[in-house]
Amino acid sequence: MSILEELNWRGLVADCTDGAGLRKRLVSPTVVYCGFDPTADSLHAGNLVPLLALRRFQLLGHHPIAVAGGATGLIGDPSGKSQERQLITTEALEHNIARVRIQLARLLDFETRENPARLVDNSAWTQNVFYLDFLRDIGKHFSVNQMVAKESVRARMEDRESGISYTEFSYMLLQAFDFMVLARDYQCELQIGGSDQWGNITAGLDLCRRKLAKAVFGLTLPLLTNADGTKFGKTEAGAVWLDPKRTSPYRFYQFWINSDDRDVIRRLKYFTFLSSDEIGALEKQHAENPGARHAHRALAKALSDLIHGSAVTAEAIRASEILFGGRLEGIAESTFDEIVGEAPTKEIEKSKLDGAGLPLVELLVHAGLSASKGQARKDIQGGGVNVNNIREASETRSVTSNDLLFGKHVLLRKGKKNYVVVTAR
RNA sequence: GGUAGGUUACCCAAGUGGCCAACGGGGGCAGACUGUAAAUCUGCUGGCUUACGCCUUCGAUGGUUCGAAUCCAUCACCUACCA
Repeated sequence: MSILEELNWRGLVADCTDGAGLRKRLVSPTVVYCGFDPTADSLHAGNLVPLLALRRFQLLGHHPIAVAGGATGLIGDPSGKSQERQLITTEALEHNIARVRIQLARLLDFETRENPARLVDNSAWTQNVFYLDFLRDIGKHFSVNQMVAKESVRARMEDRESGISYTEFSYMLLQAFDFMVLARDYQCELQIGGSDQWGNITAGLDLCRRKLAKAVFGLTLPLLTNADGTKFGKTEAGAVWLDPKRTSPYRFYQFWINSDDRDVIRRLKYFTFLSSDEIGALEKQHAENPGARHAHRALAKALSDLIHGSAVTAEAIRASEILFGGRLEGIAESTFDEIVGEAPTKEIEKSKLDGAGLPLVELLVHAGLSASKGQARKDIQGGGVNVNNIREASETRSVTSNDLLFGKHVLLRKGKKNYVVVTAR
């Protein structure tokens, strides 16, 4: 199967330039690139679509290049942003790139002999460029009229409150410059990115044609949306990160398990490497018995395996089974220990639970499950609070050392999904 | 620069002297039903308090009044029309 067929059946092609020409070109191995802006020290779920697309290219024999935006990250892409960005420091940027590099290495194969992935930092070819040279060599090929017409720029220019700085306005030129350098020095012929990157990608196409007289291609991937209209990759706790320090493997697993029914098949196509047959089978199972959620489980396991490895995934699955499995009575300490550290954990001084103990409302606030003591009382009155998986109806209840499981832990739950293990020390 | 209107809780928005911690909608949280869904229904949604109640909040500051989101003054910001 060709890469285009692969991307097409997965629904991963939003748009591409010169479809016929691209199809012809992709018959033989091609160098393809995608940029990642290191705005944080970890990638998040939203970055996965283009990143996994690179991997798909690699699996089918093409040469992927991941570009860490050391230079462009200093500027900030206005695409999809309604407000001017805060500039980040050079030191923070370098730290971010180093961290992101490690994550990239897990998903792309840098070792294979045939078509190893490469990671390059665009500051390598940008930092020594003089401003006047850049204006003369690159800037001359751009028409401000066209740049202004670009959706992301126009939206910001029309918004009198935020506006757009010259800095961000120039972003497009830098990304076009990247493509040109990669086309010239790395024989790169294709750039992929989210559909919000269309303008930036085509700008690079134009520059390559004018500077190098070289025809290159662009392909955009659909921006992911949720069936309920919310933004993909966000939870109440914020973005879903790949870094286990930011998003625990348990939460990561839960994020995918909680996919909306209407989204789950699409997500399987977008995010997993399961074959068309396998996904078809899951789709059939899902249609026949959605309650069993085979598709959700397959999705969550596949992603967790990919990002965190199968050993860690097994723990996350086990923790999920325990937490959502009902009563804790008779549970073995070793089993319970599996969820400690998986679910969010808070510590408390053991002495506070001596004697009369600590009011449950205070413990709820301490654990971060309720915003205030008043709110905690309302949560209890509403029947939403469980202690050690048993519903607690009394708002005057205190938690004492008698409530400790194995002399150490108290399992608090608010609602169906919000767990915190409080550990006494 | 002139004129008119506006600024209320997470967002939108009602309230034009006491009945206002402030109608309604959205969002959020929780409950029922379920499958850790969706849809639907119910409750909650400033803080402290077991509770009575107390405290803080309607752009900012000051004033009038027994009493101010509401009236007055000044300032800041926004919107529309005119220049």
